[in-house]
Amino acid sequence: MAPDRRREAIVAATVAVARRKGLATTTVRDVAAEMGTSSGLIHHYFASMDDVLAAAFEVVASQDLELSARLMSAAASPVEALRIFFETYTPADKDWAFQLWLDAWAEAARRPAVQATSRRLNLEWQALLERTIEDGVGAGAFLCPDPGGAAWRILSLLDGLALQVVAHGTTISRTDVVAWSTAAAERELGLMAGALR
Amino acid sequence: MAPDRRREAIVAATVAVARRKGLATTTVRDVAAEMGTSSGLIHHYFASMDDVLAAAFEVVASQDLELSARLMSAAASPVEALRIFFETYTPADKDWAFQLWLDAWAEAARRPAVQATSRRLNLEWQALLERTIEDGVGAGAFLCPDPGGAAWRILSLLDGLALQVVAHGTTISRTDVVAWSTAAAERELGLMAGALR
DNA sequence: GCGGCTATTGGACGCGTGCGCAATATCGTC
DNA sequence: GACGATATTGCGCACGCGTCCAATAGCCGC
Repeated sequence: MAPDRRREAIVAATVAVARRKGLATTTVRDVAAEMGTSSGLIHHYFASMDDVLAAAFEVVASQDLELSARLMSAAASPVEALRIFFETYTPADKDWAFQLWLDAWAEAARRPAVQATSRRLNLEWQALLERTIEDGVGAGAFLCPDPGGAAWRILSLLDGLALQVVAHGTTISRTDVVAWSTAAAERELGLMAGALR
Repeated sequence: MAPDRRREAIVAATVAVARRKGLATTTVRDVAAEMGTSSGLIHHYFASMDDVLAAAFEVVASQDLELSARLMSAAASPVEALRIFFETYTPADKDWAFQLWLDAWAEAARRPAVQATSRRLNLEWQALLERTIEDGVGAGAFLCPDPGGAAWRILSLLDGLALQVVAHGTTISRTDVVAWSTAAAERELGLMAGALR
């Protein structure tokens, strides 16, 4: 198999395993078994397991980011773009992609490559949201003195709420997450209550 | 050694190791070595490693909770109590206690006892904050139609921002966390901008 | 001093871990 | 059809893991 294709196949297999087991417990042998090949092959293409996991996380997380960005850029208005943001970002119960984020944040302390990838993608999410807010302010739809800070607040609120849903299951519901985070965003951007529902 | 004391010693040793290595990578043998005893002893007192880790996390997290609760109950006003809340909750760089929370949230999917403990303590934090907000509304200091939801929003925002500091280090600073979360809380509770600084 | 109870030891058991390397299979090129 | 390059194998190495258990040590009431 061509080197580029093989690399992609390894990453794809890693994603498949991580989807089932989580990032933290995915091993070299799991990935090899998933592809039906040997474990040595993985080390022929990647210097360490850290790099493999980082590449797999990168694929999943950047796919979600691009999907949201694409849908948001096609929105008719900044308010509509924000609505799409909340709809696509909020995870369901047992959301495997968000569980990957939880694993990545925790593993960041132990795996340098995972930390770098996680940090970079978090920054990209924040930048996407910041641009959307700035567009809205420019168009007169939002009132916000600090788009950068507001983006961090909205994103972090969403992360914090989503974390409760995914890690603890029953504490709060997906409905609460959407209602509560949109309510905070409306206050943050000077919108009428319910403008984002 | 008396059974009760031994149990406490095991938990204390687990905390000491987890402080260094994180929850996720703390092993039976680490704990035994920390106490200078054998690994078999740990299983004489705990049914599984899951239980040991949950007990250790419980000690650390509930200590922080009790400290905050004590300081807040001694506050002169609801505003002052809230100020103390933000001051004590916001983690520093490389905050080992908050790294334990990150580990617990991620490990929750794999370790039932850890999940139960993490969920319970998260709920207690939310309840503490909700009571504080209700007190403030009763005293006429806050304006808030939904203290329960507001408590979840403030807590989750803080978790989400703190997560960036601890997991990624350089994306945002502790100063930003305090400034941004107090700004959101002021909006949330009908306070003047800067009332919580 | 003795018997019994239990805290504690130390290691076995069966896995699983990342990593590295010699041997082999499978190509495209001449 | 032979050659050389390289993708791929299969296994070894040196650990580390949670769990369990027979054997021992040390203390208590008698």
